Amino acid sequence: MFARQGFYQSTVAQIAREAGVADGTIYLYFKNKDDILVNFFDYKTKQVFERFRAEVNQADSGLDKLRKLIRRHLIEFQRDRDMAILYQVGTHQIDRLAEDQIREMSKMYQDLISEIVEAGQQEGSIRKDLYVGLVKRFILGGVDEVINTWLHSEREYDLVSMADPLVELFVRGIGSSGD
Amino acid sequence: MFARQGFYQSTVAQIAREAGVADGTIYLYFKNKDDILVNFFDYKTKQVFERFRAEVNQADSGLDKLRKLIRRHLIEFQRDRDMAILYQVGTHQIDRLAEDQIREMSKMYQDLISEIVEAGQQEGSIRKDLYVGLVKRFILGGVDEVINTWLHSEREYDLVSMADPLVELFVRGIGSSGD
Amino acid sequence: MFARQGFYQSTVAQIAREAGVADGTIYLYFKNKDDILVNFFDYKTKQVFERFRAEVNQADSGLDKLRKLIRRHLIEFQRDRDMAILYQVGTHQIDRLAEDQIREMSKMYQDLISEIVEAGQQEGSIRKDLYVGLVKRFILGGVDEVINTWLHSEREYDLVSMADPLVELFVRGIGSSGD
Amino acid sequence: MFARQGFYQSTVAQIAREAGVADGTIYLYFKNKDDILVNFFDYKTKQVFERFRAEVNQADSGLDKLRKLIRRHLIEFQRDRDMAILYQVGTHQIDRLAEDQIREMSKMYQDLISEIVEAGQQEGSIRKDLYVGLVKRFILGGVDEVINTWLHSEREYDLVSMADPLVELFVRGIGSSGD
DNA sequence: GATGAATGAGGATTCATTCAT
DNA sequence: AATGAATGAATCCTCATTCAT
Repeated sequence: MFARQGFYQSTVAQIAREAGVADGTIYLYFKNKDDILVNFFDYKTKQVFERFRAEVNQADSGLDKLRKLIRRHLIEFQRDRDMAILYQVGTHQIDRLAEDQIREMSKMYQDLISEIVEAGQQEGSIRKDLYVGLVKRFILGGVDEVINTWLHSEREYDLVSMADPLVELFVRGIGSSGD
Repeated sequence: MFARQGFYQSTVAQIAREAGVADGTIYLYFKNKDDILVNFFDYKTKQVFERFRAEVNQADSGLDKLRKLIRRHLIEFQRDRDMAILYQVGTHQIDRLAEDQIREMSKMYQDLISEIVEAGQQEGSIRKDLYVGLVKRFILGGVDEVINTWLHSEREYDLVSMADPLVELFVRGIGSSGD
Repeated sequence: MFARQGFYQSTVAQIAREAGVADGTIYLYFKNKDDILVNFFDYKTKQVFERFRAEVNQADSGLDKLRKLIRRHLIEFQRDRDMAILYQVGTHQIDRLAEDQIREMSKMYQDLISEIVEAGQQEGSIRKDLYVGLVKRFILGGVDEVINTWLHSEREYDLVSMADPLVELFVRGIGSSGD
Repeated sequence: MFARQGFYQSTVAQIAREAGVADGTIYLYFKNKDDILVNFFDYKTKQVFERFRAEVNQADSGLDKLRKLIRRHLIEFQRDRDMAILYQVGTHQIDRLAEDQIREMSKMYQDLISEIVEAGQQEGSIRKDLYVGLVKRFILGGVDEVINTWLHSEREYDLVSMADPLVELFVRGIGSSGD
């Protein structure tokens, strides 16, 4: 409901109705309305991010890790469109209702990319002259924007098919070799 | 005020007070509260996007266009932090209050990148085997994420200094040449 | 309404209806529901207590002051039964909503009695071996109880007619002279 | 809990927790929330009032009865401060939740004083020209106010020590003998 | 054009009470 | 007898919007 209508457009009464319980029942499980969203990030989203980590751990090479991470990212977000929306909205707001949760998730994702870059650098597949802090934003930004476009698109299309071309862009850039 | 407190946390009364007029006066100039935000995008942000276009038009080569666009993007958003926030929030929401305006801005930005890619391809500095639709998201995403990180950072730092390293990443990617 | 139904039994909606305004209008004049009661004590009751002072100032002798004070007390509380109720309830509660106001009123009343006792002692009509702090409670208690009984009585009767007999009791006590 | 927080500020859930039982269990022993308070007056307070009667019965002379009653009153209320609060609040309210119980207690107390006055008058220690109905309020009021002041005092002090001076005031009044 | 007092619909939250277990 | 999860009516308060002045 938060995904469909936005947090402030969703009333507790609606949420209760959708959940098939009385208004007051909500407050047996959540401290207040904000807490519903906080809990979402705490459980649902965090759980997905743990799958990201598992995926990265399984892969061998740095580039393979990157490919698998992004692929998994798109798979999970495509599978749960509502989660994708809440993540998009939540991470790009100022008055973040789930500030702490989002901060933690962000840290986890960035750590993954740090590991990937390091692994790639050791095996020689990733350039050594990189400012890793910027690489994190470079990659997360690209993935986020691909998801954002998909979310706002009127046509239905396969998000996951964007994974390989996107990784290819991350790795090779847009410049022609002779640059 | 929308930038600082969020749209739903800002009351019309507050806006009126800040503007030094009476509550009712707001409604002489805006249809309703939403309309205030719509107008912001219509004028302030659109105007900035026109500067982007001017910048691109002045540059010669494709890569120079790209460098100048991104540099200008970061300059303007650093200069007007509130606008940066409203843009970030506005573009990553589902129930977009300024749907049409944002769509138009987005189109304008994407057209710029299309031109840049085309120019670069003609002059041989940009690869020809690119899916331009994805390149747009690739670039906009990177820039957006750099800005988003800056907005949420607790430290003050120079956003514009990110421009050149970022462009370098867009062009060369993270892969080592021998890949 | 607070007097008739009690504070917690009165809803803001009822108050607004009785006042002939919309619910929200209440909040243009009062910070919240509590504030309505606080304001009552601040203005209405305080004003009455100023009349008490005026009455005492006008009287000559100590006993005359006492008689006039008590008479005025009963007159005013009989005239405004609702005020009488709010005063009774307010002064005998623990979680006083108008704590500060009540404390101030109480102080004012006690000061009046201090003055009366002092005057009476100087002119020889009031005993000198008195613990004035206790005399205050002795007198205020008697008056309060007379009012309280009147408020809870089912019969209508003239409260003011209690003034002289009550003063007589305060002055002479119940003991027989030969005690 | 009612004494500490007030009736409307105390929730049934709190009461149940304090009592170490489940919420629903309360309703096996009390009809509803009001009934809890009613029962308090029915048992606890009524029992105290019976001690008052015992005390009066034991005393010989009228003045001794009066002294013993008031002394006992202050002793019991000092011993059980919470009861003192509930009595104060309960007797000075309009929407009395325990109307019947309070009325009965009040009657019992007034009967005691009637007896005392009668006894005193027969033995010659109490004036014969008294309106007994008023004497009841005169005495109850004084005692109540002494207790009320004690309840609201920030300093801790011995309430019982007020008994003798207060009785002395009731008997002799504040007037100087030569009046 | 400007004002700002008044409106009243709407929404989050509380809590006495019930009842299946 | 005891439980405590569920209920949903009730209530305070906010705030976008209107309109008489």
